[in-house]
Amino acid sequence: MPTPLEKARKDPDSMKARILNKARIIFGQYGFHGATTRMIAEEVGIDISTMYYHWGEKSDLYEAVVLDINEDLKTKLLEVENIIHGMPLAKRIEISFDIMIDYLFEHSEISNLILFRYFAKTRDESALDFHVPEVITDIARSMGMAKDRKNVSNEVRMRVLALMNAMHNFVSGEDFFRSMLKITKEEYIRLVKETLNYIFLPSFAGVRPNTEAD
Amino acid sequence: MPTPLEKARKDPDSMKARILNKARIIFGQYGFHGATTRMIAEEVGIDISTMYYHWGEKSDLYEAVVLDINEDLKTKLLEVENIIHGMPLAKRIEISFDIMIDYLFEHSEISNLILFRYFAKTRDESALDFHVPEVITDIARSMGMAKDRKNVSNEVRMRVLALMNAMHNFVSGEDFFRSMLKITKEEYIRLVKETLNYIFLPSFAGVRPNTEAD
DNA sequence: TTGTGATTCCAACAATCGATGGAACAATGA
DNA sequence: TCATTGTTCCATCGATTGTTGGAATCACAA
Repeated sequence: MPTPLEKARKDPDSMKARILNKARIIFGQYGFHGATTRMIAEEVGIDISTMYYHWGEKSDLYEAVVLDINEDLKTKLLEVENIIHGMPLAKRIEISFDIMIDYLFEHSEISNLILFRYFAKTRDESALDFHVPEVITDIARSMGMAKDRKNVSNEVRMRVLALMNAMHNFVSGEDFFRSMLKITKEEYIRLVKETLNYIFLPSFAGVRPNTEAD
Repeated sequence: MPTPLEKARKDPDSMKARILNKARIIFGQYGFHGATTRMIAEEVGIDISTMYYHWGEKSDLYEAVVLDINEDLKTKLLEVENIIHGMPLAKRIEISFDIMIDYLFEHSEISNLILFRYFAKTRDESALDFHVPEVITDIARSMGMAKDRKNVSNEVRMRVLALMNAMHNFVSGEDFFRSMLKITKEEYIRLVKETLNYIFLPSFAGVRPNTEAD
């Protein structure tokens, strides 16, 4: 028998899915404590009790959201891996940034939620199970930093974490950073990609990128 | 006449300062909505109304906390700048990481609070004034990426942001990342510094660092 | 000592939070 | 047709939130 999350992912028009999708955004913007059940229900256009009927407690809904975005992210990473397969390392990194940044900007709640889980505590200390390590090691292998999934050193894990975090930071901090730089969204996205290449290509691929700033 | 914040910073033993210092930690750990006035008061060991007597509304206290950590950070950056003055670029970066990472780990609420302000929204959309850009341009100049404070391109600003964020990420995400890598705090701090050097020395200073991982 | 202002705590307030019981409604098949 | 099951909403609950009034206490000058 399928879990509520599986049912929601299978039928995107169902009420379960509609609630889940709005919950992703609200939880992503305000965090677990900042988001209220009434905010989510109002966003969907339903009564709160309808939400409880489908997803139970607030923390259960939150957990479903976390699992949901993790599933999305894993799928997307697999898609990227297939695209860049066989390319030289520098090109692999460059293309990965290009695709992933576009994707994350279209689903910024993913970056928001991941950063929240990394950095924020929840009042009742529960539910801190991860699902992250696998993704990290997958990326390490895909980037040619490790032979297989098992033999990934902590040094390499840290570098991949830094890379992923850098992407999420720029996506999630868009409002803050853009109002600081006073530029359009398109220009900002271009700048994010250029910055990521500037920083990570030399260290990860030994390549100095050609930027317009130099 | 001095502001409440100035009074608190002048006398670290005063009740105002004691409340402020605990508020930094609680707000940093749980965010604005996650932290409650009762949590902070209990941490100080006083009644909530005493807190209101000294700092007024919750949002006022939060604002004082933000200004407070910004002042600390600015002071520390100035201190670092004096130390690294005159050194070659690669050495400047390396020493800056070493000092700043040690400092931030001792005051992790600074990293926590900065990240919260970058990435989280607050329910009542008020009080979002910054005080960050100055710090960014100061670092850019100190790192030799800009001639003076005025002529800092957006490209350079973004790179400095990436650098600062990377530091804050590793400090603020310690619990999460360390339980993933299963290492001690000392080993983690060492790994953070090594990773930062590995990533930023090649792109910022054109230098490939000698790491034990290669 | 007395008086005055600053400080601290107790008690309570209104508003909002997460959560639920139960009535109303809809869909389906017997 | 009716009974059953699934779904949605209204009304409300108790707990927790931010906040405040007022009494008690303290520090200290007169």
